[in-house]
Amino acid sequence: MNIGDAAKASGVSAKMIRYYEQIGLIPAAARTDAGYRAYHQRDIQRLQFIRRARDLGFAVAEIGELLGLWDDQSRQSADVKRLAEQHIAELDRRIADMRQMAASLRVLIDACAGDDRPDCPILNQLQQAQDEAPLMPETGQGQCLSATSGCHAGKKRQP
Amino acid sequence: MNIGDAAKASGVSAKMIRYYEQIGLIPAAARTDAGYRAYHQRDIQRLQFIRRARDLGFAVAEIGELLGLWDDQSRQSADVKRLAEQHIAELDRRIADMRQMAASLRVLIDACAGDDRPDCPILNQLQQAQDEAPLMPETGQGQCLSATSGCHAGKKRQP
DNA sequence: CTTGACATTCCCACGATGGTAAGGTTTACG
DNA sequence: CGTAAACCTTACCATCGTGGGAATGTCAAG
Repeated sequence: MNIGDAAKASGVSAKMIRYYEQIGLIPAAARTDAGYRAYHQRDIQRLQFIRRARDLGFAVAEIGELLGLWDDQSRQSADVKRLAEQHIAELDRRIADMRQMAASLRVLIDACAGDDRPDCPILNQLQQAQDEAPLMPETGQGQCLSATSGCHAGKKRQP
Repeated sequence: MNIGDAAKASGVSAKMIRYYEQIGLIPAAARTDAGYRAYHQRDIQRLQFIRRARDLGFAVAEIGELLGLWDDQSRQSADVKRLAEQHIAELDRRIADMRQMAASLRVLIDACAGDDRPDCPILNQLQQAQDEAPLMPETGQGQCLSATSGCHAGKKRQP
C-alpha cells in the first residue's frame, strides 16, 4: 500500500502523513526497493486514529500523548480522561473568547445604521476607547472592548 | 515619541508595530536623525484602532479594509457594517465548529470511567469508526465523530 | 565617560497545511 | 516493447501573527 492509498484509506493527506512521520507522531514507514513508503493495515489504523483526534480539535502534541496511551496496554483510563478534559477545557475557553468577541461586535453592528451616510458606531468605537462600557448589553460580563480593564484575552486568537 | 512609548500607549508591541508598518497596515513612521521611528498622537490612535479591531478578532487583512473606510470620509456605513457582519459570521462558524467538537468529546468523556483500568471509550472511539452513531446524545444534529457521512468540517480548525 | 535602557535591522521559530519543482518508478495501454 | 500517465521521492517556500535573539547603534542619566 503506497502513501496515496494510505491517504485515501485514512483521510489524512499524503503530505500530512509524511509530516507526521517527520515529527515522530508515527514511526518511519517501511520502504520498498524503490524507496516508496509502504503501509499496512496497522498503519492505516493509526492514521485514522490521528485524523479522528484532529477532528475533535486535538493538537498534534496532544495526539502524541493519546497515541502513547493507546499503545500502552497498561494505561489507566483516568489518564486518557484527564487529557480529554484538559482539551475540552481549552475548547471551552476559546469558545468563550470568541462568543465574547461576537457579542461585542454584535452590539456595534446593531447600532450601525448601515446606510449611505458615513457615521458609524463601529468605527467610532474602534477609534477611541470609551471610559466605561456604555454600549454594552446587560449580559453581566464586561464585553472586552475597552482598552482599560486589562481584558486582553484576544492574544490567543488562533492558538 | 519612540516606538517603545508608542507600544505602551497603544498596547501594540514594538515588534508588531514594525510588522504592521512592513506589511503596509500603517504608513512608514517618520524618523529622527538617528533613524528612530517617531510617533505622534495620530499614529497612536491608529495603533489603538488596530488593537481594538484585533481584540474583536478581525484578521489583519480585514483591519486593513476597516482602516481604509476609517480614512475615507465619504464612506458609507453600510460598507463598514457589511465587513463586520462578514466577520461575525466567520466567528459564528468557528464557534459552531468548536461547540460540535466539544459536544462530541463530552459524550466520550462522560462514557469514560476514568479509573485505573485500561478500558476507555475515548480511545475506542478514536480507534475505529463506528458504522452509525451509537454514542451520540439526542441533540438532533449528528456529532461528527463518524468517518462516514462526510462531515469533516474539521479542516479549518484554526483558519 | 561609562553604563544601561533604548533603538535599528536581520534572521529564525512556531503549527499545521498547502503548493511547487525536479527527478525517479510503476503501471497501463497501444 | 515503448511511451505516457500516474504515481512516488525530497526539498524548499508560503501562510498568519507573534515572539526571540543577535549584532550594532543611540540616547540619557549618573
